[in-house]
Amino acid sequence: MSEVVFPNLAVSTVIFTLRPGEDGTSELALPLVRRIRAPYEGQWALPGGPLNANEDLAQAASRTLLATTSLQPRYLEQLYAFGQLDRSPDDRVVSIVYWALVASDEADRALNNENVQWFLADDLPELAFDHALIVDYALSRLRTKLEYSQIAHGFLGETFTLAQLREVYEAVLQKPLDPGNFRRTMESSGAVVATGERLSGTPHRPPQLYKYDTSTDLRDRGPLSRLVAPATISVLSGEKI
Amino acid sequence: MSEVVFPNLAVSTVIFTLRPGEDGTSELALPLVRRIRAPYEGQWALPGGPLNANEDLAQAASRTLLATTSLQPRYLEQLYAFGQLDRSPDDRVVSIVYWALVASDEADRALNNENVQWFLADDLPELAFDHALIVDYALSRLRTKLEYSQIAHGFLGETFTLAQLREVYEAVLQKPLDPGNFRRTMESSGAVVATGERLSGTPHRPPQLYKYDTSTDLRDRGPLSRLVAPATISVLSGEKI
DNA sequence: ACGAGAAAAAGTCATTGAGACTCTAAGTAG
DNA sequence: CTACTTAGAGTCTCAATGACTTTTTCTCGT
Repeated sequence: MSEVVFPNLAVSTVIFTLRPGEDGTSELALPLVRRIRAPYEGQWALPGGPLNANEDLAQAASRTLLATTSLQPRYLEQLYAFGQLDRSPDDRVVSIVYWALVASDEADRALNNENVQWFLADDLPELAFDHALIVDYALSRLRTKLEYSQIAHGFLGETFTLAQLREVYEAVLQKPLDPGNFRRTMESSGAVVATGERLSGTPHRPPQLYKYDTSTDLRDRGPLSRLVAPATISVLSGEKI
Repeated sequence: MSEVVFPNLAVSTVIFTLRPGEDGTSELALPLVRRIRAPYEGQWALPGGPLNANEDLAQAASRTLLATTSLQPRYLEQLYAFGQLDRSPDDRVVSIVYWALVASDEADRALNNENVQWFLADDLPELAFDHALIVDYALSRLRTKLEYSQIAHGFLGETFTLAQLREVYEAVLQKPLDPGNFRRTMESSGAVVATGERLSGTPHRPPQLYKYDTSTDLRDRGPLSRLVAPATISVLSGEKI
């Protein structure tokens, strides 16, 4: 079954991670790949590729992501299907776009070669096709979803301090958060659990290490998951699915 | 360009409207079409069809909707792209699914013939393919979105009373809402505007007629709209995009 | 014509959660 | 041992919500 089952159908992914910024804090960043063929040859674009017959949509997103950037996301969720007539100058292409989170310490594993590079979210180059539009939309989804769900640890490792978690929120939402209020909200939401251990090697009081409550699983299982349990957790403000 | 550009790609729509229920109040209902060919011949399914080369995704949803049910939705939004390998017993099919709202007084225009019929949301027949899953997901999206946006008037006509609007919310959310609190929330949100006129022919005090604030436009323009203005309005609880 | 009924519309009160802020404790570096 | 830094707990205010009560305004039946 190697024939083309889905011509003109592509699967792309918007990847987010955190990179050390100029002022010491973390900043939201995206890996992009340089196009090696027309149209838009040489310009930066989202990683992606065609859908194979033997894989579902999320698998296609993961596969093309790994193939082009050697990244393995900690979170993957479908964003939107783009099908405007004029998206591509030549063919008519429908793109089913996913967005993904990559742990910041995993980010370095991506070969930063000539054709794969990181860009800060507020300093992106000119993108091929309608990818700038797609990135903007993914960004708004990320910001919105960060406030009412617990995807933030998709940027972090297994364990983390509340300061690290807060840094994720601050980088994504681009505004400072009160440490005290942040602690109160996170702890009362039950999303995070203290491990009992502490981070060592700090020049001050060692902070508590936290991990996410394993009963509420990360990973987007698509529409199916929502049927079981909404798993709604109020974080930072309000509550919404 | 009449050749098949998108084989194995379908666009379907979950339609919602309100129908008079048994207890006098309105109930959420969905029109379904009976399949006339294998697989699942004779079973009820969502209206839909293939994507043509000269139309974008939303147009395809509208077109297939009109063709099969003669309904014209007041609201249309993309739901999700379904691409599981085993969705269809024979072919591999990817479905880009939309969901739509139809005004209740327009609902009767749909020919309730042998092959198009309305079903109450909590009394659906067995559906073809994975359409039951899709409907469940659309339902949860509708309920969620109703609380933080102003899509409710997609069920109503140009003008309406607050009681009618509340009935929409009660039917969708399936819980009674306090009339006083509902009024306060709706009016302070700025989503609705009093027309100055009153509904006539009521056996009691004639209620004020409202319309939606035209400055906040209905209609889902996809990701593009969100870039301009979030148009977030707090309705019923919290605020979120 | 008048009173009953019903719903619109306005008002009251308690609770909750977010945001801004202060204060104490615990560790490290010099 | 002292100064400094951050973790972490506590306090106060305000706005929004939910539950409830009261008043107003209309129609219909007697």
